[in-house]
Parts: sequence; C-alpha cells; structure tokens
Amino acid sequence: MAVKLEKNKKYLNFKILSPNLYNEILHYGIAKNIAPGNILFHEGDLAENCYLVNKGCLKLSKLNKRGREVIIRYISQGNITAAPAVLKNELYPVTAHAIKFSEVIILNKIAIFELTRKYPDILLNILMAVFDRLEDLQTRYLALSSDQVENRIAKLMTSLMKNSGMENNNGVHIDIPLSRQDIADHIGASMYTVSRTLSSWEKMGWIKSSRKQITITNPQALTLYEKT
Amino acid sequence: MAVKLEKNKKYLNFKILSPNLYNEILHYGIAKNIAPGNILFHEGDLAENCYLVNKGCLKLSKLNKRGREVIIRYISQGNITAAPAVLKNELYPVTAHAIKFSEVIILNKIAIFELTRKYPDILLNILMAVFDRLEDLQTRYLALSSDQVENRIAKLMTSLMKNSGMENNNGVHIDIPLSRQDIADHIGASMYTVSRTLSSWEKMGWIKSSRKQITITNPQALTLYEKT
DNA sequence: TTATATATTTGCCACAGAGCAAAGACAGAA
DNA sequence: TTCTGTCTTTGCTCTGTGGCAAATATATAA
Repeated sequence: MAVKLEKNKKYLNFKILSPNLYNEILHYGIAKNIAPGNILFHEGDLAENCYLVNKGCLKLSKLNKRGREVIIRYISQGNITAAPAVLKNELYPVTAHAIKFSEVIILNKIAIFELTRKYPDILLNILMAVFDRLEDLQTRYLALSSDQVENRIAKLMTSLMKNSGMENNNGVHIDIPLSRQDIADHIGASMYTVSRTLSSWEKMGWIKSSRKQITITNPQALTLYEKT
Repeated sequence: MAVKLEKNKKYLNFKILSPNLYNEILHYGIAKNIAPGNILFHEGDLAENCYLVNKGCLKLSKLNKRGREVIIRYISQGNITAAPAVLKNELYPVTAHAIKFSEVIILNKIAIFELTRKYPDILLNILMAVFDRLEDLQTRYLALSSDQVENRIAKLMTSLMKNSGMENNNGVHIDIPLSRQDIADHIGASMYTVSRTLSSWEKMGWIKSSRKQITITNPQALTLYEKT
C-alpha cells in the first residue's frame, strides 16, 4: 500500500531550491491574482512577461484545428513558466489557464534579464528545467505513439501522484481538479474512453473518483502498467 | 512551383552562427568518424560526452516496449547534441545512430564546462536550442494527438524540406536517407500506412520516391495539408 | 429549496489504421 | 552476372477507440 511519493526534481522550483533567492525574485515582479478558468496568456501572443507561480496551478495547452485543447503540462507552485520565450523575444507557444485560484509574480523582460545577469545560475537552472520538460515530452510522445489509452492514463496518474499527490487514509489524492476531458486532452484520447477506463478501475477498487476529483486507492495496480 | 526554402532558426548551429567560435570549439574536442547504422551513444548510458556534428547526420530515437524505434529528431551538420544531459550529469535520454558517414567532435564534460564558462552566450544558445526542440515536439505532440497519418506525413515532409531540402530541377530532394519505416517511426504510424500514402502521392504526381530517397515535386500540394 | 449549467456514464455504431502475408523491386557483394 | 539481404508494395482482416445520443449525477446560483 505504501507507495513512494518521491517528488520529481524541480529545477525551476526556487521555493524549494533556494528560499532566499525565491524571496528576492518576488521583489523583481508584480503579484497578480487569477481565478480558475481565466487565461494568463495566449498562444501566439508576444511573450512580454514570464510568470512565477507563487500559489495555485496553471495549465499550459495548445489548440488543435478542431478547437480542442491539447494539454502540454501543468505548472505548480514555485515554478516559472515562459522564461525561454521571453528571453528569445518570441511568441508564447502555449496558452496558460489558471485551474485554481492562483497568485503569479509577473516578471517582465527587463526583470528576467537583470536576474539572469545577477545570478548566472538561474540561466543554467532554466536550461535544466526546459531540458526536463523536453525529456518528459519525449517520453509522452513515445507513449502516445505506442501505448494504448489505458496505459497512457495509468502513466499520467502515476506521474500526477508523484508531482501532485497528497497521501490520506484512502490512498493518494490528486491535488489538481481534473475533468475526464482534461485527462483526455492531456494524453490524446477521447473523453469517452477515459471515462470508460476510469469507471472500470473504480469497479476494480483501484481508484475513487467524483467530479474532477481522483484518489488512487491502489497505486501499485497502476504502476504495473508502466512495465507493460 | 517555387517554394520558399526558408531554413529554420538553428541556435546550436555555430557553423552558421559564428564560424570563428565554431573553429575554436573544434579544438576543444576530438574528431571521430562514424559509419551509417552505427551507434554513437545509447539511451540510458551516463552522458559523459556531447557531440558536435561536423559532417553527416545523426538520428536520435527511443525504443518502445515492443522494441520498435520512435524517432525523436535528426541532428544535422553544425549542431550539438546531448549538451544538457552532460551539464546535468545525467543519462542520455535517447540513442544516437549515424545515418550517413559522419564526423563528430567529441566534447567531454570538462570541455563543455570550460566552453560555457569562457563564452557564457553558449549557454544561452543551448537554452534557446533546447527550447526550440521543446516547441517542435509540442507541435508534433499536438499533431500526433489530433491529425490523421496523412497529415502527419505531410507535415514531416514540409519540415524536412525546410531543414534538409536540396532544390533541383525535379523539385526538392530530401537530403536524408529515409526508409518507410523511418518515417513511420518518426510520426507514430505503421510502415504500411506510410507506404500506401506515399504511393498515392506518387500517383498524384506530388512526389518521386525510390528506396530511401524522396523528392517532392509538388511542394504546394503538401503544404496545403498544414492548413487542413 | 429549486433551477440551471456542467460533468459523467454507457450503449451503440463506424472506421482509420495496425498488422499479417506474400510478392515484387532494388542495392551491394561475390 | 547472379545471389542475398533489405526495402517496398498491396490485398486482406481485425480491433481499439472515436464520437453520437441520451440518461444520470453533481455543483453553483437564485
């Protein structure tokens, strides 16, 4: 029953990495509150600011031709997003929605340049974080091109357990409100197949799920999929 | 008929970016020749060296559970690969095959650290290159999760035209030897579907194709798929 | 509390594309 | 030149999963 909740390395998580630096960074920017569902920046807009998520959680996504979302990743507390796009003076490659009540620190181009000049390690840090994301996406690309939907859901759940899992007496609760559609958009499947799969897992007693809430009651059952 | 062969931005392509720096980098490493089909490094090995491709072309791929390759990207002349993995002191996330007779410059950990210390811009440069790759993969992830196979092949061909296209009197020739299986592994499809699609395009007069060779005779027909 | 909007579930059908098999085409070696 | 191994093509079948529809469940507002 005891599953190792080893948190992933979070290079950009200054909050954990270096509390002092984190507090200094806060002074370089302006705080902004954003309610769930609202958009922080749009794919295709000029990347003028990057954002440090101080509280809450963001969802980064792209739109496909039929107007459906494809979720690229979630950005949780303590992490920066859009830094490379700002440094490169380019467009945001994704759209950012808040999915909880969130507080972000707006860091404009000048601030991020000053910060990287003052603390060169930040650049290395950002590089490593981007590399992590590249690796994550490579792995997901592999999964998308060779795994069945059921496996992909299991892998997503496992990674969410590691990154956003809260242990309680029932099991591990995923601390992000996720609809069936969100999951589908994340792994490249239809909402219907996701719903069917989760229903069957619930019947097996592996998870407990209500509207936008998931608790994994049998993590081992899901981690078995990883090896399949 | 005239298609714009606007080359993609190549942040890591020092050969183009800064010939002097490029020549200096050459002195930091050791040249090594590698024949097509041979492996330069394996996914999962400790990343001790990164490699500057001086001549030829590498294929980066991962293996799925059934032992089939999934191609992540190609690294052509003038580009470095594996720098972040070396800097992070981690494992190679992919396997690198040569697909032509190639010459690579081996840069070990010490060399790459010295270089980034001496020329801080190299780090920024690597960051931007990694970000480019992340963006590319995000776009391909989107395509994989929402486009049909035919569209994905068209998009791959269009991007190969831009990055490795050689114009001649018949059209644009792809300067990388690609089997049907390679294409399939790249876009996450079966070799059979790729073969059927290319055959139909050949009947339409859009491409000319022989064993591992493709020439796009009607680039506009393919670019139309991008907008679909 | 009731009303309204939004999420979820499930039966049903359709089809894109995987995968097998077997023939054919081509390149390099001997 | 012939041989051999590697690609490519194409007919065939099968299935995972998409997507509609309609019922049900759940949250939020009034």
